[in-house]
Amino acid sequence: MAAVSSPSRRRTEALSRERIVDAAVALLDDAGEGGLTFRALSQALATGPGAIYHHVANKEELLAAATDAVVAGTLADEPDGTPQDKVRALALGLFDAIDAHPWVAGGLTASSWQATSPRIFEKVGRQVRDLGVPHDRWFTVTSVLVQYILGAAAQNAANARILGPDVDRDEFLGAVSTTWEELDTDEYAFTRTVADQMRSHDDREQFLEGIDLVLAGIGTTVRPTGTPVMPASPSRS
Amino acid sequence: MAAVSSPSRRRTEALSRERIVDAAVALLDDAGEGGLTFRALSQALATGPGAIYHHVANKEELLAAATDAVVAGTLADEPDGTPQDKVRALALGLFDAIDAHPWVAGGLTASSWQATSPRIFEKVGRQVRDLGVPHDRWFTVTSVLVQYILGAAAQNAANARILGPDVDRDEFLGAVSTTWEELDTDEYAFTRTVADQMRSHDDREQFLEGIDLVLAGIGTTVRPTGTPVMPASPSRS
DNA sequence: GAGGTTCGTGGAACAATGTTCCAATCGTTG
DNA sequence: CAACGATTGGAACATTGTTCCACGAACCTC
Repeated sequence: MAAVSSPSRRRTEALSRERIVDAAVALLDDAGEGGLTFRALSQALATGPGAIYHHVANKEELLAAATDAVVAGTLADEPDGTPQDKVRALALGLFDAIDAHPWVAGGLTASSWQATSPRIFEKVGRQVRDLGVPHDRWFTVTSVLVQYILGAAAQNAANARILGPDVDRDEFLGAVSTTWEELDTDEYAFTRTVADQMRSHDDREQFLEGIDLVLAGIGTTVRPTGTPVMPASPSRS
Repeated sequence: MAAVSSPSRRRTEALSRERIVDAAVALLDDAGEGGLTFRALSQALATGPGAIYHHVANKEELLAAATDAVVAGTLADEPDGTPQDKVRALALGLFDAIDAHPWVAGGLTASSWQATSPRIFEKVGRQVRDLGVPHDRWFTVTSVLVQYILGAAAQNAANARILGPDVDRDEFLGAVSTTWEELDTDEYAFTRTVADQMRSHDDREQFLEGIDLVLAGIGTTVRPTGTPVMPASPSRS
């Protein structure tokens, strides 16, 4: 069905799923997550809302497709180096992509478990395999890495969304830091002592340190020779 | 303002912010994230939508308040044991709460960075401090732990939402596993080999293994004596 | 090439949502 | 007891996702 014939066009410029998804990404990028409406999309494509529904089932599927487009683009280039380096490059690529397109975080949570997540899982999993992790722990370790990557990126995106493109980052961090310093002395004893660290922290750097922390944890389950051992964490019931 | 006098009631049962939030939680619990509408809430409270707006600014604030109510309840009881044990108990409590109320994941991402997140941050941070992590790394390490906990819980909740209350979990996992086994041999070589592990995995168990992995990573930055060292991860540029 | 058929189109219409507005009403205060 | 302010709750509004359907262009058959 819908066999694409020669370079013939229908009336305007041939409405296609790809063109719709591209327009959706553009709309999401400069109007935020709430900026994607079927009416705005219709106008951008010079058509009516009804036409779009012939190519996309509903808004959820559209958001998933837009999310997948961005993630697939990020995952396209192959990093090189040690497995650890590849994990860092992979993770940072996703982090930066979600930072640039904050709506991707919501799109990943919403659905897209169908196509997008397996893509990420595969890329990360191969590095876990090459790390020398024992086979029976591949699924768990890969899942943990993916969960941290997407979780940290999503929370960073949530902060970025509060910030908006117009608010000054340093100013915002300073305000939050000040708020923390004024919290209750007893109830928030710990938070108060790290208020200054929060003021001067760098999000990407912190994210990478988290990746290194997880990699270090994985390292404790693998002997230098590659012989696997159980995690070195303290007693568990 | 709004001084609560003696046990007098207005016309019905005295509409209060607390009563509204409680009703919102109940509504979210048995109708899902989309079940919270001001009309359904009005009906549940036997009032009109306008009345609610006198106690709550908008839907976003309402969702944040509902989220905070659930999280605060979870964080109420103090665990005991080693710092590691406390982190596990804390994390598992949050994981279970988000699993029971999947809409909390969305609520945490949306806003509530105001009150809820600092609460979690403080609780986790105290354990990081007791773990012997050097002071200048408290903020980063705590952030990473919180990011993993909330990220993993959120993704688990997303899966649970697809599942719904009526779909059989084993059946669903089996279906996904079969889908993975039928993926492209080259493009998804890794994912195919762990399809059977995904079929038989336990979400809570996997989450705890993730916590242990991060804790093990943290352990590499702290000597047994408590003397801090840098992470044991391989070279970084 | 002409006719019929199919499919994409796009605008109107529908139900439901968050939010605002305001008159009626209650509890409290002078 | 009267006046006032806070609370109430229902109607109204703008906007959303989605459905429906008449129109018309492209394709296939003869």
